[in-house]
Amino acid sequence: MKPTIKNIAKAAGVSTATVSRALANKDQLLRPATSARIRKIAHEMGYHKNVAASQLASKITKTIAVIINYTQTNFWKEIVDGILQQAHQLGYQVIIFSAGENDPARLTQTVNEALEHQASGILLISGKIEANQVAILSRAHTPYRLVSIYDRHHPEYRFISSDNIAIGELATTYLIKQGHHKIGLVGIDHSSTGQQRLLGYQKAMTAADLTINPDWVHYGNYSYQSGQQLYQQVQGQSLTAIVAGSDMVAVGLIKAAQQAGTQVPEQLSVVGIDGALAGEIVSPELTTVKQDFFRMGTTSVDNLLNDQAATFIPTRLVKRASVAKL
Amino acid sequence: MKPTIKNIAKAAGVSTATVSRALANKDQLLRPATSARIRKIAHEMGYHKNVAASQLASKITKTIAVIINYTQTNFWKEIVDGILQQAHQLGYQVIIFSAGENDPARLTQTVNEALEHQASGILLISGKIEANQVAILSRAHTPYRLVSIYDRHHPEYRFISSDNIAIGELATTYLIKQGHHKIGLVGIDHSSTGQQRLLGYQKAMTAADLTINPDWVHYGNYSYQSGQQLYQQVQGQSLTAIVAGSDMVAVGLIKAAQQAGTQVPEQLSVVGIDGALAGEIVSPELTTVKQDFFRMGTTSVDNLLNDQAATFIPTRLVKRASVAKL
DNA sequence: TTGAAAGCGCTAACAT
DNA sequence: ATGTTAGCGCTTTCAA
Repeated sequence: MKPTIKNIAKAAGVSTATVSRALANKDQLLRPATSARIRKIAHEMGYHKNVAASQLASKITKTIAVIINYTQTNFWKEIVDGILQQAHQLGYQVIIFSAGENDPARLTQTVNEALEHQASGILLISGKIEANQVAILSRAHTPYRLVSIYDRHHPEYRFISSDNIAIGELATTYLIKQGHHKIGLVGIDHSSTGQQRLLGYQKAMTAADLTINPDWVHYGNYSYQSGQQLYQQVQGQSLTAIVAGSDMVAVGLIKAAQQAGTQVPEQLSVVGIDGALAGEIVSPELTTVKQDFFRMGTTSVDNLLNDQAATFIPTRLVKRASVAKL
Repeated sequence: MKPTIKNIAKAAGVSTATVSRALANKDQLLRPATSARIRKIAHEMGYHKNVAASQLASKITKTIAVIINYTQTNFWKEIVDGILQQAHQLGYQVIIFSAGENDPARLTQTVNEALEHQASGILLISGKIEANQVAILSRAHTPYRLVSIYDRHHPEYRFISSDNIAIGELATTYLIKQGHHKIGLVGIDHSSTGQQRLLGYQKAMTAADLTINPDWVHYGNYSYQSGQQLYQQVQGQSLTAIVAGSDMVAVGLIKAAQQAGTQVPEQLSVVGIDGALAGEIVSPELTTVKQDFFRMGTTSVDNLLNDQAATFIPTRLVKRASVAKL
């Protein structure tokens, strides 16, 4: 049998309450000598606290539950990394639930599982979420944050996300300032993320009095493959610059362009943007991407625990200069 | 107040025992009608089981604790990925503890924390471990596995690791068969991992009746940077081939060689090997590395839960052909 | 098929 | 400074 505080109490000739105090380092409540003696005995007996019992009695669980809804791109690892680091710093444990890949029913089930653990808060890393899933979360009165999701149709959701409108605008403005007029937007999808980047793109173009040809917007899924494939469609359009929906799309575009014999840096400017759905680390030069996700992770924990308002993470541009090094 | 089985019992006009049974789906123990009615009420009341209470009462925790001892290279993410997937499949939860970077005191503390959670088993992902830490684990009678550690001085440790001797031998033999005689070994370190790869290298060279010049062995830390730096020392040695201590070292060597104007594929053959300390994903062509770690993750869970003997994961060579594409 | 009751190991008043 | 005691919410014999 594993030793319990009861065993230790008997061995030390004190009550369980005293043992509990000693092991919790409540030194102002008991004589240092007693405390030290008890801890020594506990150590000798190979005692380990039973967290379940402790949690049940105290109603405090210093743990954060993280739900991962897998996506094609593996950006979640960087976020989890950030969460782990900060959680530890704050003295919290992290319990991770995997919700499979884009499986609503399973995500719902996973949300329930997370709730059963009475965590101090829940972080849901996902690309999508359904209303009923959020409803379960908010009904349970457990603080939660949707990491990397922002749905403008549901301003009441608690979220942490990249500011995708700003990202799109920033990238486009960057190219406009370089003197470009015919700028494409390649590789975004129809999710909020993509639509907001599109919005930012449109905003920048309009602000500069440039006309937008709807054909310049090419849909994909933020992947390297998307970039490679979409280059064919871009090729005939006499664009001089492209805002790539993600850093991976940018790399895909450039590789395809190189294979087609186009000298990218001279004939076509490509700016890749990172954000919620980009994240494969492609080369040592692109590690900035990693840092942004890391920051998203740490920000999430802070925001969750302090119950602040919704947060947008500013996100960096991945400049053509870097990408072209590949 | 969050609803408890007591509340549900009252609402349903039954005892808490019945509610417990209904919610645990022990349908052979009660009338389906009762069971369904109780579950409906529980759902309406927004009930979520309290895992702590459940664990305490049943003494069963379907969770696996994973301790991450950070290293420079981020291979642990792939392992954790594998663990998450298989754990979920087996109905286990995963709780993750971060033990900082190469901090023995903190690792010891983290091991104790993991033990407090009464997990079904503990997976320790680390490059190093100290005897007293293993002692704590084995004394606690909680099944554990040291993932990616193999220390031949401690055959009693429970571990899962790459077979580093085989890896070194495999890579070297591969080059010998290509007709090379002057083969270097670059970028390994002084840990067991490195020494075993060296052993494999020596084994292969000896078996082929080739002399080994001790100067041909260059120490580093498996990183891209190591490869870049060590190229200088390799340059003057008139080697025709190199076994790189990791895939990253191989890439570093090749990049340095290119910068120095050497045509690698023609003048110098480089074989990179992956394993416990390699793991940055460098390009889409190198994703095999990822799969190996993934496999290490899933194997760990299986091995832990079924308490099998120590396991070696066979590890693939990363061929020069792939690496040279970069 | 259901209920009563004991107790898992710990914490936290309250009492001394 | 330490002990007594009543739970925390659930599971699980044992009875009915």
